[in-house]
Amino acid sequence: MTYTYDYPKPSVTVDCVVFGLDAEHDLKIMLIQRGVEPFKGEWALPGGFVKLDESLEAAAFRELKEETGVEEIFLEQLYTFGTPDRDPRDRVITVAYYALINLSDHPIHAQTDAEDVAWYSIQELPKLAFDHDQIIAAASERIKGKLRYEPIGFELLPKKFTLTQLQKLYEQVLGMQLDKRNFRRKILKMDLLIKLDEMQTGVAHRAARLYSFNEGKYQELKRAGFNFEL
Amino acid sequence: MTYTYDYPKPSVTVDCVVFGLDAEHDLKIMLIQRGVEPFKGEWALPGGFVKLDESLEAAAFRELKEETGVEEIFLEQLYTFGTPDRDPRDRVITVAYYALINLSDHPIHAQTDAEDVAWYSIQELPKLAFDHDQIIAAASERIKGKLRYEPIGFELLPKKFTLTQLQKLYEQVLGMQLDKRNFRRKILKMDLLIKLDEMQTGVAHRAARLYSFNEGKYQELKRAGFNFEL
DNA sequence: ACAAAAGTGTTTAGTCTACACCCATGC
DNA sequence: GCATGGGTGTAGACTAAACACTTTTGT
Repeated sequence: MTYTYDYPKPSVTVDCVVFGLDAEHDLKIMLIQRGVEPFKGEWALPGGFVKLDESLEAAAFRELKEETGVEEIFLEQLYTFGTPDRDPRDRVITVAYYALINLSDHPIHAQTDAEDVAWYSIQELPKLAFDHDQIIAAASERIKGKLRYEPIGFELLPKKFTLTQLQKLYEQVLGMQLDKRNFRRKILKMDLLIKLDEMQTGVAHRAARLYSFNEGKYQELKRAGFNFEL
Repeated sequence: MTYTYDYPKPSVTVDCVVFGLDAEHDLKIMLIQRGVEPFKGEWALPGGFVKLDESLEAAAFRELKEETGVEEIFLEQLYTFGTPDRDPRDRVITVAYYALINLSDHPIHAQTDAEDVAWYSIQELPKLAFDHDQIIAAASERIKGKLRYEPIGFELLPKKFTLTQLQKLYEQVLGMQLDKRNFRRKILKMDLLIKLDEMQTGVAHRAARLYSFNEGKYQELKRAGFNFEL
């Protein structure tokens, strides 16, 4: 007995809130200008319909790659939005994901002529299609809460970074100033950073030491019951 | 121009992981025995198809009421499960919710003859339909993580409770022993409990003082930047 | 030599942890 | 009177917060 359920079905899409840090340590979100109706010409999150034979996460990765060329980035499910009237034409449920990317390693560009890709500061978002403003608000809350308890901030930085870059990132996302000495002492005491034999170059002042995140050691400590907290 | 999107569509369901504390301070999950195919006769989470004109949360509340008679309980979205083969017959995406309930205030009973409702301890679950074991695992993780940082534990207790009941709940969910004096000092210092002029009755030892949770004050403190943490 | 950011310790207040005994009640 | 859980304080270890100057480098 194989049949398909005969209930009327909603459409299901995935949408991605992609965060990136620009050169001035500003947290930005990637938006695309829609080339098709509805909301043609307005800004929206990258996303699209889930195919019947792909997982939700696979759909999110696929859409990101198709629309922005981005691959191999940190991606996690955020929340599922399903108010009946969130799409003007049809019942559409969207499973939202959020992604973290470091801009220096991932150049972004529109993949189709009909769409444009741009980075917008969270404080200065344009008018958005659908309920994408709500999705972005939820994603901002999530990243803010998560940054304290999981080492996800490193996803936003280049592989080699300075302690000041890391601190600026935390200050930016958490929206508060942090004490330099206390911040350094705390993060270094966790012993999750690898002190590299390499310095910053091309700066007009004393060059800072570069560090990288020890992902393997973190996984090991986590299994042993360690909790990252900053 | 009104048309509906013409992609092939998955089915969308909601499933609910309902947690309750029994009289022995054991954390249990409510399961129903399926009366229909697929997995007829096996145990599963209460849930069902989302109607086209209702929100996801409304669907979860409706299914809970229809299948178990439960109303007005704490309910929050958990995660959306969408592996292509999680339902043997059709592509079904399920938006999972978790709920917290206090058993003394909410008697539970099957609403249809074809289905049976029962409470199972998390440690002794029966074989489950679909991927409901994974959904339950995710819900257990969530509640464990959330209990520390949000006052959701009170949803599992009667409105009036003793400090020992509260402590036992935390010990049960977190899976660790807590020190009685430290626990009491910490929770009382937050000043979120109302000390009632009422004592426990019907116990064969010194009666404990009853307390209730001050929800209004919590909301107020939260707005002012206070973070619950235990 | 100066501008700009890197790097580095100490003191103080507050919080967390471990720990043991008397109290009230019902049987 | 005894069994059962209720209720209470303190000392020592640790953690968090506040705070300012010297060093290095490029221009």
